Amino acid sequence: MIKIATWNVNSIKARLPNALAWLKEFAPDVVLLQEIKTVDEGFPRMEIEDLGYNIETHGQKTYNGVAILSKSPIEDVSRGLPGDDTDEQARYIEGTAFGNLRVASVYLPNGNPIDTEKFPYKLGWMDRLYSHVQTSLEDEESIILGGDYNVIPNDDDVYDPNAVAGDALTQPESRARFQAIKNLGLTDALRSFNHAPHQYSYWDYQRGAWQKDNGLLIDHLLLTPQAADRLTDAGIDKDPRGKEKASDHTPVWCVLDD
DNA sequence: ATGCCAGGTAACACCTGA
Repeated sequence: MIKIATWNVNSIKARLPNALAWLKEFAPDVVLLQEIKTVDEGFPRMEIEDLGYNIETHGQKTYNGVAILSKSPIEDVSRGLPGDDTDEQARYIEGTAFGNLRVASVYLPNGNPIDTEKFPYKLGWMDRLYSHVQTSLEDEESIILGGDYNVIPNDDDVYDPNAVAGDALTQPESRARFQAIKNLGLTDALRSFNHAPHQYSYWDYQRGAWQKDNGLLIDHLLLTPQAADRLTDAGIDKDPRGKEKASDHTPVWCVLDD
């Protein structure tokens, strides 16, 4: 049994006490982190290695940054999404864990405001992710692409669709690309077990969003057919969001057979 | 229409986030 989780920590340094407590309690085997907000040298390696994790990072100063933690060695690590050598933003890392499980940590661009260059950057990034998934599927491996996709797939994945109507997270162009990636043959782990509306992975720090359960579902675990065949459970661990000094995101997890 | 929080950086204000 392998427990895999994705978590946008909103700075690994600011989140270190919370992250260490969660790693001890939840005991995931593999963790895909986003928004570590540090260069590789600044990642608090020792504290997390002391809990039995191997670590691979793709960091950046101030913004973005992704990482993989695994209780197994991490092999064949690749940093950055193929297709644009000029892209400086650290939003993608993949590697192999437990010998036969390929995992990727994805921090898809937010894209707001939609009338700026940020939105076409998001859409272009999604097109590159589509191409990379298309290529990766040819290998017929177990692959999990987990992360903050910055896409609200459906209107019942948000507390109030009207509140996010003009948002890059809900635009038809964003949703169509997310659906197209899934249509390549990927399975949404959470939705294999939970079809209820209003299941959230993110609550804004502002306006009492957590207390009012005004959330969004934007963190997703997508599995290739070979990984989906091994899938036995999935869910959202809301506990970390309720702690002091919480990230605005909470972990989404799934379990695979060995 | 804007700021409301939070984090980082650098400076005691501004940018980004979703």
